[in-house]
Amino acid sequence: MTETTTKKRQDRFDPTIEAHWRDFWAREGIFTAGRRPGAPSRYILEMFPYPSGDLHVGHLKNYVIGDVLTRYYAIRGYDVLHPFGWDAFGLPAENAAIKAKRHPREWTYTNIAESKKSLGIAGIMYDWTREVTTCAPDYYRWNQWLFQLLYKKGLAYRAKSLVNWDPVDQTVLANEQVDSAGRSWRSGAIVEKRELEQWFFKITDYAERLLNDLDTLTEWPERVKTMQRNWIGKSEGAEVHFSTSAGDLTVFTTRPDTLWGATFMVLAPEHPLVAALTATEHKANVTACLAAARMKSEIDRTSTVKEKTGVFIGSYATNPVNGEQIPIWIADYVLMGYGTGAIMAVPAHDERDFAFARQFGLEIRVVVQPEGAQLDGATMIEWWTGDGVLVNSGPLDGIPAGKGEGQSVKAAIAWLEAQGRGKGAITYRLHDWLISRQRYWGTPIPMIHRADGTIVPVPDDQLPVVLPDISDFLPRGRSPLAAAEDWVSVADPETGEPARRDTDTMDTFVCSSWYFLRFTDAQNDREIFSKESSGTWMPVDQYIGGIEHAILHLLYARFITKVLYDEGLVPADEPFRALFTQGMVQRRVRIALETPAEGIVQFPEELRRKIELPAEAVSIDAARTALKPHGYTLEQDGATWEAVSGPVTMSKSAGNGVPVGPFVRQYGSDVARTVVLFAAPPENSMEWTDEGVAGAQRFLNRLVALFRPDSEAIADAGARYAATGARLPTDGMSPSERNLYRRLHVTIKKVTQDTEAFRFNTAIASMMELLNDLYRYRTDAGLATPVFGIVAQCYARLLAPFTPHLAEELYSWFGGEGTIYDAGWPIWDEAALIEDEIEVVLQVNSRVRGKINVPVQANEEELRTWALSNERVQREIEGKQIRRVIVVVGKLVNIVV
RNA sequence: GCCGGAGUGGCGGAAUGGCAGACGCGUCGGUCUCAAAAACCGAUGAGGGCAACUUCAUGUGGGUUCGACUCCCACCUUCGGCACCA
Repeated sequence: MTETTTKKRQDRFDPTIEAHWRDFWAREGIFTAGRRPGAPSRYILEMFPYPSGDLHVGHLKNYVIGDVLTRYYAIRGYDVLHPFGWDAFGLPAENAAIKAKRHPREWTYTNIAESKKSLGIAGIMYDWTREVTTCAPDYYRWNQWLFQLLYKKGLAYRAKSLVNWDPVDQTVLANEQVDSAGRSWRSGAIVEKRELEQWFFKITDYAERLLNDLDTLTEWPERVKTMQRNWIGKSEGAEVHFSTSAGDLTVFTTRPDTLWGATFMVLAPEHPLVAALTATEHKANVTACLAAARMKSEIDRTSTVKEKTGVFIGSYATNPVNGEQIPIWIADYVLMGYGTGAIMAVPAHDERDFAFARQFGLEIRVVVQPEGAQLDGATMIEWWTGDGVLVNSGPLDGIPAGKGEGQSVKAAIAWLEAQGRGKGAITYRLHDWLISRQRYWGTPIPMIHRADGTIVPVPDDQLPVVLPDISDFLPRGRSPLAAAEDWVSVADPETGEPARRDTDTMDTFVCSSWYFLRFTDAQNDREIFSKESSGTWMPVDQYIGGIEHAILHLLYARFITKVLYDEGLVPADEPFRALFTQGMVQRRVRIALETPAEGIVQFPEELRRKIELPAEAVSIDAARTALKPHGYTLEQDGATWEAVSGPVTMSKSAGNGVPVGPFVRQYGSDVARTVVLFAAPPENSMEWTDEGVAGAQRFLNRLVALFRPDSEAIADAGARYAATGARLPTDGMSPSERNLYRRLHVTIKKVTQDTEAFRFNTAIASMMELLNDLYRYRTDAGLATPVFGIVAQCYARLLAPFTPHLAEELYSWFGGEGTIYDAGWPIWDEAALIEDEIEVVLQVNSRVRGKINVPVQANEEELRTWALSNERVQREIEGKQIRRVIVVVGKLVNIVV
């Protein structure tokens, strides 16, 4: 190697240093929890992934954020728990394995090994002694234990009901896993409704607590809390019983006070009393309507919002308040899944009932009259809502409408309760959690079906029920486990008679609803985790993940934590004290176009498939026009033309992922981390670009180029740093030294505060500013000085959360021993932030008309005098009358004329 | 339709009542080089002026204030969530 290349290498950030430090951290156990017994603790956790194999830099963002916090708290002297695991069971893993034509187990473990390697070379440090893998028997054994705990507590039950069936994935799904368009969250297929007997977790028992405790989660994004509130969907009102020929018909209403205005009733088509209440002469109509409703998908049922369909079924119900006979209809705007599946219709005071009544010519009776107006149903054009007083309502006449004390709703409930025709009631939109899955790759449900039809738990000493290793695991509408006859046949644990195992597996979200608890005691083979361990670490201090889990995972995890809290196993009844939802990493997709001739391009097959484009070769202009509506632009790169998309989320399917391995080898993980952290605030999505990479690289190169040549001199300052922290006596410093010293403390403060507030982009920006100052200072001062030495020592420490490899490298150059994470975080000195002289802005009529430098202690009177005697200001105010002078000490003087 | 967030240079973004555009990218000019790259130095919101300087400018319109990106009201756009929930 020649001298020049050696020198060049020295002056640049060298990614080959990284491996050494990663080995060092792992060997020394720097990020193993419990390293600092007695120190304050922090539990930092990123949502664990399902093992997809090769990681790209987009996956990294989530982990980098957790790693930054882990290292920040480590260097501050905390005992940090930062564990990792694999959400290895479930549909995503199983479907991918099927597609790859491999056994899910083999596929999963291969991917885990690959992903783990990527995380390793990215320098994300975890306490791997606590790694959990949900598809391992030593994990799902406790998943089965948890199921049985819920069963014992009456929170797991088996019931026959109308459930969501995914025809593509061939399994049932929980409500949370079906989107508003009626599609599976995973397969995207329109779900069908099937009547099946399935296992449920009784999450509705916890609805009130899940709702109320959201208020205690002050460090959760408001957005996520709102989504959970909407999902739980609490409504307060009353149940009212109407009598019919087939017995009592109960409805739920939030407005029992409008009962006197109920002029008909509507049942959901699936309502159990429909058959009994259908009069013979209406049977044909009703059957047709039911058939039509069943044919409609969820989308159809919700897309025709305004247009109501329904039929009269030939029966009447008695309105309990006045004995009136009101007709009973069925219509699919009434949903079986909410309330009681039946409503009393009050067309004058409900928009939907109004539309229905207008369509079918039913009576509209006004029972709430606004002051000064005369509403009547016949002429009411717009459905009306608002305040008023009750009319035509017997004992409630004259009472003001409203939910408060002394208002109509409370009065109506009191009346119903006194008459025995109803009571106050609360309804939630949240339903019990359907956890059975007719799929292979999951935790077997640890229950046994006895010959007499009863169901008993597998005795604890027979857990785990190990997932059998079968080769024919493809989904086929019932669990593939049912075909494993040897496994299914089992002796009744009490009588020894032949019995059969439950052949369904559990929803993978059960696995992920408590993994953060297992991390506190991952190797415990006697219990799910010890009380002491969960007591040490829970709740998770900072949870980091994507917004896509706002309802699913986060709601389930809160539920299970509350159940375990009630059991006395966990000290906290909320699992995640603070939640951070990070934005996506995006990148443009670049597709090279074929150029059969000069000025002519042809779209390649992959692009034509994605968007409708002509197959034949076209001119550059025509290509540009064709691409534009699809969000692509045409760019020239040398001789080749490329179609370039807008930024889209990095993914395997979009083909725009930057693989971690090759990138880190070429540039270093510190560069990747800087790109991700600096480009945008972490909650925003960010675009990964070559220019961004170059910028990050430039920053690290400049650091190395500045510090490396002076590292010996800086090392001398190390002893001083150790003795005094970041502080130096400022007496005798030159102005430029004093200024640099002040800038150091400004930076320490900013980086500290920004890091704690997740403003990593501005933290890094302030370090860049300090670096620019250092370059300027070096030009001024020429050589290494005690101030420069202290700044460099602190700088290495400030880098430790963000670019850890370089930070350790600098630390060792600067004479540091052991790890920088034991070296302490710099503490800023408020006194050092104060400038001797500050610039004060002079304004005339709020417009900047000059600036003066004044001593920082200058008082109001002095500032006023200086401002008014300023030449520039005098010119401006000449001949004008001064009306007012506003002086803001340390900032500005504004003269109003 | 309802609820919530956001709107700032060519771009990502800073600034939460006091000099709008920190930091970075890009672009332009320069130094070095046979040349290029890299690196370094300088410029860079728009308009006007030879210049000192000046006008306009944070989605739109209004308001509060000596002073508004920042606070208040209305609207527009956009992103996200919910959506026949009785």
